[in-house]
Amino acid sequence: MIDPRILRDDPDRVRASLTKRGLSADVVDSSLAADAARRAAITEFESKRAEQKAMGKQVAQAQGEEKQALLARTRTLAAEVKEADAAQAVAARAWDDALKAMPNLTAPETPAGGEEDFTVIEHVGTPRDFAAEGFAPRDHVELGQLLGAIDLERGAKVSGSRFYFFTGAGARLHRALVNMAMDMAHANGFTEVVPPSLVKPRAMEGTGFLGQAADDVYRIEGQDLYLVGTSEVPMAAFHSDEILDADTFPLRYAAFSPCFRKEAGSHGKDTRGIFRVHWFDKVEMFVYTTLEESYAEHERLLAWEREFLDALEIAYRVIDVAAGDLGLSAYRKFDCEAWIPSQERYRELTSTSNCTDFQARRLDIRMRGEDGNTPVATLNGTLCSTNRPIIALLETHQQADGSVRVPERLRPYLGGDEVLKPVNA
RNA sequence: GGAGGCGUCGCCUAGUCCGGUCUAUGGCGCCCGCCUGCUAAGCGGGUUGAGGAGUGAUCCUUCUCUCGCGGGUUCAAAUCCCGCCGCCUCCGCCA
Repeated sequence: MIDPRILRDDPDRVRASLTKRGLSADVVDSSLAADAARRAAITEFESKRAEQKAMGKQVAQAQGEEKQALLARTRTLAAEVKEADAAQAVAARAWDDALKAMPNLTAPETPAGGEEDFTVIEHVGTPRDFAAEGFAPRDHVELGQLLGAIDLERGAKVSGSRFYFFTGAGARLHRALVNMAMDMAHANGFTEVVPPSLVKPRAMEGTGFLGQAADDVYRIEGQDLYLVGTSEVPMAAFHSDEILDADTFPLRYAAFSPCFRKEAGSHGKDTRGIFRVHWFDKVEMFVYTTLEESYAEHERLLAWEREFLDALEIAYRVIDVAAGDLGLSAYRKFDCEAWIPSQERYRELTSTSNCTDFQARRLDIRMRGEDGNTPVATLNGTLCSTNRPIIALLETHQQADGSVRVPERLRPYLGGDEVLKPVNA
């Protein structure tokens, strides 16, 4: 949630941010009203309660008739306290709900508007020119079949649409990418983590995935547990309810976990292959640091993402994601979009967000500092999701005969293999 | 799954049987000060967290909540009752 003080002291800033995201700014006024109501209710309750406590002391010391008289008065007071307490709880809840529904502020650099209104920051590499080379590129489905790497038919048979098996070279590639990513993260000072991929509502809610995004989240039937769509969720909740020592910052974690997404509302979109699926694996970077440092750390996360994509020798561009496409938690977001030869366009491969203190407030993660205990900043970034890099890699480095050249940095992770060769002619 | 034990302000701990004097005890650690050639020791003070109010800041003053969480009983709950969660021990089952 955003800082309530900003809402109270500078509501116009919040309104501007909401408008930039393409949302109504009416919630600002209703929230402020809820805040005023809440504070009035608290004052009411506290004065009644103070009176009750004072009289309780008199009761303890009084005797006989005097005691009976006091008891008569305290009985009615007790009822009033109970009522005031309930009213206060209701008001507090209304305020909390209003605040929790409000998205984070946005960075000045973040472009206004929706999905199409991003700013391109940089192009890296050049898309391969297959026409000049004299052959039409196969898409990853075809390549996956030739290489015996991806089994979509059996995926559908066993688990349904948007499922698949990685087999042979595909499974090896998957393992190679994850290992390379983890080695890079380790070399860059990250602590490796394998988090649980089932979490309680608090973790989902705290990371901002139970609002509008709830439709995309799998819930375990009969239990209060959710399957995570990214290890950002368990990693943000990792330090929930803790007061951290700022001397240990930045806390950098690289977490490997499966990711589950219902992909509700994307029927008919990206139905071919393993581009948009209900499950994939991912190595996610997650950082806790100070608000002041978060902006520079965000750039560092982007640099590490780029280092990984560079190792795959694929062409990509970096975009500054527009406000309407930030999601609830992000203040600023960079996506790296790789060139997918079969689609002849750039598609999102990695994404890094600075969530500032938005998630930390929801999850009660603070740091001890000069100005008391203040919320920390959280950031996340994809180091390596498994599917889309495999798509980009197979399609980019394919050769006319259907074999695929392995980028040099990846070779040590594939037993030194320089080429993946077709097994199904 | 069954039985039992435990959960107190960073850590340890007193208090719970028998409700009010708990504004939660003491120790360790930490912070500030005094003392001292220096260090240690010693002495004094401070040290849970959150949310309100008081001339909208810091400070200060004051109040409320916080003894795993949520209810209940009562004028009054760390203390009594119920439910839940977590940890530990034992039994059963099982990768």
